[in-house]
Amino acid sequence: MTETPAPAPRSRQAQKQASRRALLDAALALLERQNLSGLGVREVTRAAGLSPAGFYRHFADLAELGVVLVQESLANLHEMVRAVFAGSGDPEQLIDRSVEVIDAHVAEHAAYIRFLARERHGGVKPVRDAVGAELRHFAEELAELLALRPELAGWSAGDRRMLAELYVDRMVTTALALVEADPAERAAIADTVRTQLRLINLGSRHWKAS
Amino acid sequence: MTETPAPAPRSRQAQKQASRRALLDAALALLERQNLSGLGVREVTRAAGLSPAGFYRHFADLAELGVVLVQESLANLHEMVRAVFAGSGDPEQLIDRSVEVIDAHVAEHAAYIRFLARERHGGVKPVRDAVGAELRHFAEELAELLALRPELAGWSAGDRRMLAELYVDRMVTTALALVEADPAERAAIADTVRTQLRLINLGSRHWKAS
DNA sequence: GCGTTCAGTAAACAACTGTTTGCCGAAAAT
DNA sequence: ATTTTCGGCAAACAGTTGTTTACTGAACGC
Repeated sequence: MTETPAPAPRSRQAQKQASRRALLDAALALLERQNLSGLGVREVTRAAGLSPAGFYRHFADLAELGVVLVQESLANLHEMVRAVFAGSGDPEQLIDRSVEVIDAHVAEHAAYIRFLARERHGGVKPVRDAVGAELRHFAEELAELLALRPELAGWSAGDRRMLAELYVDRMVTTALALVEADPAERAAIADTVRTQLRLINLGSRHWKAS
Repeated sequence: MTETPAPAPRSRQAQKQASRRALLDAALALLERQNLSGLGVREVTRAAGLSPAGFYRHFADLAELGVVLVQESLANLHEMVRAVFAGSGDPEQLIDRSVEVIDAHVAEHAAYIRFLARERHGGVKPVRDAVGAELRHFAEELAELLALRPELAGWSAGDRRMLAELYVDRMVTTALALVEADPAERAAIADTVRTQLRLINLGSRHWKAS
């Protein structure tokens, strides 16, 4: 008498996107314990509940799928950095907020972060290049935000870029360290990076002032 | 008439070590374009000129071979850092010498560096752990050397360790960037890292003095 | 209602994989 | 001189792999 739960009369594109998501999710899960260059098409389709041939309706390659995962991994980056810079301008608080955001993000999207760590220097060139391009882009964005800060007035674009790269790199390395550490170590890691960022900030305040 | 070049009446252990080296070298070469988790035993033995079964006379696993490669990759680290610290104590020159040494080392042992970059966060746990342990050890060594420097007198062990990690990390990241960059970019990368190290040094000079 | 589109399938392809087995032959040990 | 050791090999094992093929059937555009 109840309405049949229905075999879900999903529209075609909805169903297609569902399959695509299943492939991406299955791959991401498998990549927690494996490298992309060691992953197999059949392995992914098996985990996603598709037939092997079905894979090719969505991607030409596993590399292509990998590039999509890279974009998804870094999709929220812009919002995150802007949210950090939105609040109070005090460098101390800015540092604290940055580390908080990273810590939360790593906790919530561990699989994506691990994937990035694995493939940043991994064996699949298109994926490696995609990660590099996104991180370079991120450094640019940070450099622009740094240009707006009063305490860095008078810095050359090159020096701002240099500082931005230093910060980005510290953040990335920290995220990778956090994702591989067991929970007990995480607080100590966050503490260390806070101190390091403060030291860098201190250095930048005396830069060119010497 | 001439003495036959001889089928090389090598002693047994000499021959065994030659095969072992062939396996390691073949694997290292293959890993320039591939990840360890995507490498195959047969692939390695084929490139090394052995039969597949021959592999197991030397290693139980590809992971085992990987760990040996990690150790070889970082074997010269101690000599390198001590050589850098041996000369003049001026921080500026120390930075310049460090970057020079890294640059030369990367140029000469590109394959090993690439391997480390790939497997530092790669999918094979024993190898990943071996890299992590060696780098932690390296940070410890640097922290000890920093303790001897007059300008850091009065620093706590924790702070010295924090600074050492910051330096090590910057070095490692630079090495990985250099090995993937094309030759035209390398000078710019070296320049940037020199500036960043100077900024860190500046920060450490004002640390606790504020 | 009716032909078209197209995501998903099963089956087949040849080629590849890690690992074990028993054996060989030469170096080493006695 | 004879026995033992052992690095290397060929062969076989039971899988696995990526990719293409022709097909099905339901959602689509009209």
